[in-house]
Amino acid sequence: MPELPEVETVRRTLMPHLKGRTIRSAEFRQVRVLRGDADEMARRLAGRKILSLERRGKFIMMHLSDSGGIFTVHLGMTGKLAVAGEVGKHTHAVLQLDRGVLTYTDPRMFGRLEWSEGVPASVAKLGPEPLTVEFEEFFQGLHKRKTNLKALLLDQKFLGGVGNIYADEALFRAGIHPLTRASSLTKVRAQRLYEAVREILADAIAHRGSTVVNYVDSEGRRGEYQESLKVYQRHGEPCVKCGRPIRRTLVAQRGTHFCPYCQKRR
DNA sequence: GACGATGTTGGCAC
DNA sequence: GGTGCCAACATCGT
Repeated sequence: MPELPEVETVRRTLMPHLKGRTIRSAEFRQVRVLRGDADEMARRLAGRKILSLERRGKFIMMHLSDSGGIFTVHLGMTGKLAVAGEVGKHTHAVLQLDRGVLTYTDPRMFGRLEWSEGVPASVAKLGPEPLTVEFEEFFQGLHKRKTNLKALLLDQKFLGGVGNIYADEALFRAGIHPLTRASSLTKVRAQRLYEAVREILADAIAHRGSTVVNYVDSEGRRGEYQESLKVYQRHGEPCVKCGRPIRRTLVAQRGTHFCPYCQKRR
């Protein structure tokens, strides 16, 4: 479910509950979501204090005390970190803290939990953060790619954190067709896309992310940005700019929503 | 009940 | 190496 704004909201809501807490014990009930050995991970976590929470792309990294390494979580499509501590059928990890409980629940099990000594490879290979990358670097990354813009925005090696919702929203905001070949974008239009991505993500964070189906933050609260979505899952509805119907197609095997009139192919 | 869609990404084929 | 397709899985709507 979660893209950068949702993951950032989870990180922010988790912070006051986890920072400075000591992990008393960790129990892993489903090895499928683990990268690495369950017993070893439990040993690595037990007794460590959580120093800080950092987000990179769609990953959350927990930095542990006493050179205890990093515990990294990726929520996949349906992963949920919760501080209420409800344990259900799809709860795959339970961390007992000195105050409270942290659970990881994930019905589809596309998420991953991982312990590593330093920054894990999964995070190291991510492209730059969309909210801090300079335009020049963005443009360089764009310029050499032959693929279409929708696929490129979804490529985590290009930018870390953009997913299906915000790729569609950013392309609409920039007025650019999703199938536009990345390398063909002029500098002016690339600048427009660069700004659109950043504005959309910042705005979505300010609204605590989008709840399209069932995303909630670590305190169980829904996002509000779904109210502001202009194209995502609005196919058939009128475009907010021109009134013509939003269309849905398949690009890079993902549902892709756009306005054929406001986002003409060039 | 079957079918297709869902916010992700890794692995495989070309 | 870049690019594109499919599978991993459960759930929900048609």
